[in-house]
Amino acid sequence: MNIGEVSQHTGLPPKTIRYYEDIGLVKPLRDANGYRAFRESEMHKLAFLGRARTLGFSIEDCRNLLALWEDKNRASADVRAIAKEHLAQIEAKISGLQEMRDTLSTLVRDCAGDDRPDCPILKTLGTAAAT
Amino acid sequence: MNIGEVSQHTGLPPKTIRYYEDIGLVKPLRDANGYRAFRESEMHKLAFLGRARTLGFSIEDCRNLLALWEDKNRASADVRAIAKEHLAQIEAKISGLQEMRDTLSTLVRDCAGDDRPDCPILKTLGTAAAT
DNA sequence: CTTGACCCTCCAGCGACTGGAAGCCCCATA
DNA sequence: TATGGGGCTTCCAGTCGCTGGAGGGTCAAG
Repeated sequence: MNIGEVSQHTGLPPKTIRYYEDIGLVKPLRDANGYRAFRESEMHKLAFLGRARTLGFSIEDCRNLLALWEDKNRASADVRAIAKEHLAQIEAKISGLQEMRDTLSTLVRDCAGDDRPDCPILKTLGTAAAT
Repeated sequence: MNIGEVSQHTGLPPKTIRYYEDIGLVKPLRDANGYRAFRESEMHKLAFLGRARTLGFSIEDCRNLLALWEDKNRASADVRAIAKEHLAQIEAKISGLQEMRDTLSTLVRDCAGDDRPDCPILKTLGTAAAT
């Protein structure tokens, strides 16, 4: 399978697939002409990576998850630990963003948004703690 | 005012302040010895930047907001437009993360997390669309 | 034989810093 | 006057996960 086909099946751009090879996540064979030749197993790995990435796992997490995936004797606890840690980070990120959103939406609501220069958004940024 | 003092007042690390000078957000004077000499106005700008950044505005947004802040004749509509756009992006980011969180927390919940290799997290990543 | 779609490598850049090296400068203390 | 410690300077490189582009080889169809 050439990179294009793999790209279509996995939804990952060719550039990304090449990058994943660069950093050692997949190791496709090569045809005589130098083209990458992906086996089924390679493609499944890439699909796995794609899904793990959509769930926001870092590349290093992905590398570990992939290793666990390949290891038929792994303990599910190991996987769960990674996922839990990641979940906690996502939750932290969400609440940070929610704080931003709350402050911002108050400011946007209170701003007339007309031709006059008076603006609570700038006023807040200029003087108060924007929390 | 030296960079250290400004750093203390604004909460921004010296490195960041130097970086902001590099990209033209502030233009401190220089003492004879080469040290940066910040005026009050510079420090206020930096404080403004710090607050705008905590609200998640990009550097380019900050540059624009700063210009509007300095322009006493600006229309509040211009500021509001930037903030609204940013707010929309934050909301998009939040809902993306919430989707991740929902999927992940289901998976984490369903995973025994013991010594056995059976793991719904890996099962999902390996086969299904992780949505 | 040419066209156009593929594929290859290598280098650079994104955003917003951050770390570290190498080297001044300034002040206090011995 | 020497020394030590902190603060300041510049410059370069690295972070993360790609992405764009240049410059070129390969392949199948018409």
